[in-house]
Amino acid sequence: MKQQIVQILMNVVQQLKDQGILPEDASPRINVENTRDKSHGDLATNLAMMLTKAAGMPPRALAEKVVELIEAMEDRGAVEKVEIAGPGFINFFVKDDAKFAVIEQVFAQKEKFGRCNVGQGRSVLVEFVSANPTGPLHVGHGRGAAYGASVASLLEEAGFKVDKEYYVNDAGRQMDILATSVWLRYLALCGEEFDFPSNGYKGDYVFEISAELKREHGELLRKPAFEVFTGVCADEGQTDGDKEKHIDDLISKCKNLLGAAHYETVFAIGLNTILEDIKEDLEGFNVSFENWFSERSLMETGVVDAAIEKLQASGKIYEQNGALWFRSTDYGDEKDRVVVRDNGLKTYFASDIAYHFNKLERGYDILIDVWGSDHHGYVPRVKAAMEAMNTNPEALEVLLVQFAILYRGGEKLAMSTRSGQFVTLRDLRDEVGSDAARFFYVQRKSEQHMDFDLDLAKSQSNDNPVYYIQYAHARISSVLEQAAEKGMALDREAGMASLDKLELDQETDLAVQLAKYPEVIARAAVAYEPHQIAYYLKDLAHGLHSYYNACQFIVEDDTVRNARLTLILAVQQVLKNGLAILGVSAPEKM
RNA sequence: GCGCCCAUAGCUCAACUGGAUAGAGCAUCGCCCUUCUAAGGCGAGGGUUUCAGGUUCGAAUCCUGAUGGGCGUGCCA
Repeated sequence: MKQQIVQILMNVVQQLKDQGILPEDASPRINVENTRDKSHGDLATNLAMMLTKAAGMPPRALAEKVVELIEAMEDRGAVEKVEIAGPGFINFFVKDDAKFAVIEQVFAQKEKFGRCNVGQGRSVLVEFVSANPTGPLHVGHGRGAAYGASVASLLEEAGFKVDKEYYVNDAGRQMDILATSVWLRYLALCGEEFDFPSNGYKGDYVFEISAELKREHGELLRKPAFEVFTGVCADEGQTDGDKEKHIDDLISKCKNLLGAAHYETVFAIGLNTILEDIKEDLEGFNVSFENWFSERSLMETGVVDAAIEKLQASGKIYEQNGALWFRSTDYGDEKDRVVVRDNGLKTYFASDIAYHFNKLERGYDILIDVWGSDHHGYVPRVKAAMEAMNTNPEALEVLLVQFAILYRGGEKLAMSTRSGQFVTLRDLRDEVGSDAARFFYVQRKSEQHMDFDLDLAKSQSNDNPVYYIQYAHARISSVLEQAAEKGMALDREAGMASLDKLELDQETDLAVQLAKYPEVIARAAVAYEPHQIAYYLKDLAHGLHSYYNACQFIVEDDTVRNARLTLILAVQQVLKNGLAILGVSAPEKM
């Protein structure tokens, strides 16, 4: 419908040029928008105001000329009436039967209604969550998970070919700290006595992994505590203590005393147990991934070395103080960055360069990374590396998600995986349910700081707008079911034939609302803003509830009844489609 | 210090990316269930869009500055 009006206006612009009112080289962007206020008609354009300079005419005078030309047209399609208003808006009133035409589209396309092709089949890799597998996901990760998954669905609806990926940081010091923590807890279970390192992982899940380790291997991996701790730097709080040095020494001891094979056993049980837990957790959150990409695999297959060589070939690598530096300042970064440390170890940044290069080599047109906003300083250097390797940095889109600031009873909550003080995503799901949590997270636009009051989320889960939307869906099911029970089951064909019986304001409102859905998808997708879907669905649900209260659907008159039931069935379809994008279920009963 | 992000009703957030009278939900106050699910509907009150300038037909939105908050500023991952 919007497209039709754009066509009409393009036609008008051409005529204005022909008449010499507009210069030949004028090529205005034709802007047709939905009106906010019904007295302004259904659609409006600001064309006259945009062209006021080019035409050298005041906006209202130009608008009158435009309206004149439109009214002179033979075929005005769905346009019933055109009006000029305000400073020079041209308002279009659309014929009712044209408004209800959308219902047929909904049934024709079913779950595909709303899809568009702005993506044109381009392939996208959406990487998100990617939390270190050193502990369970906490509620902070939940926002990234809900947002990333919804963005991915949204892009798919918009005609992109989408894969979702979780980058598993299974290499590096944090994982060694985890392995060492598991082993130390295991030693304690075996009866060894010592103080647990202040910098170790202290969560309960570490005990559980250690217990499993003991069940599987008995005392095979046991070493005396005095042997483990001799020669180890003192911990924080002790004289000359240094918690970083303390844990690093313990890692070395752990590796030496166990030997490579046994260390790998401990390492693997920690990694695998936690990764399995994360997978299961995300599944329960209705979030799935095509790939779980291992950082170690990058190292082992030499991709990191290859990437460093590629940078070297670009001449942007230099050596200083025994380390290899990447000259990212040449690409606008604040300072140069180390890729290989003086001790020969590659930095995390090095594997990240390799990882992004690898993503492009796999043939993706667009890379989307969903990161916590605390990593924003990281963006310029990754883009710099991509540019240095002759890949287009524009191909990478980093979406930053602001931290959820957690409160419990008005108190701000500090969270740290290391200390074991955090609320897990699983706890949240258990208490408020996956649907409510998914919706809650994605309701806010991602760059908004979000206050997350846990008590509120739990105690008032009934106030979560997700139920409002689901209720609308269930209500429709219920009405249709009762109509059938009364022997007045919906006859959709008859309904389609009698849509002219729909005369209430609520009915046209709903139809107009349905017609907006594909636009909302397209707009939300290119902006990476799933919250727009959430707001749209709230509006649509409101339209339905309002309609429900305004009249009876199951009435004696066949034509009216079938028309009304047909309309709400279409609404139900769109509610379902929208909820699916947000990863929320659409229940038949509540 | 420098860089990025944010600031809208009492609270939590929208505002179709520069459009018309800035909208929802909570919370407050009125109504509406012998009628298809009241997890609902209808209505009222509540605003100098943090502040000061600027850009233009037109600004919550863009620019400059100020104030307040978050984050970053490792040869950590």
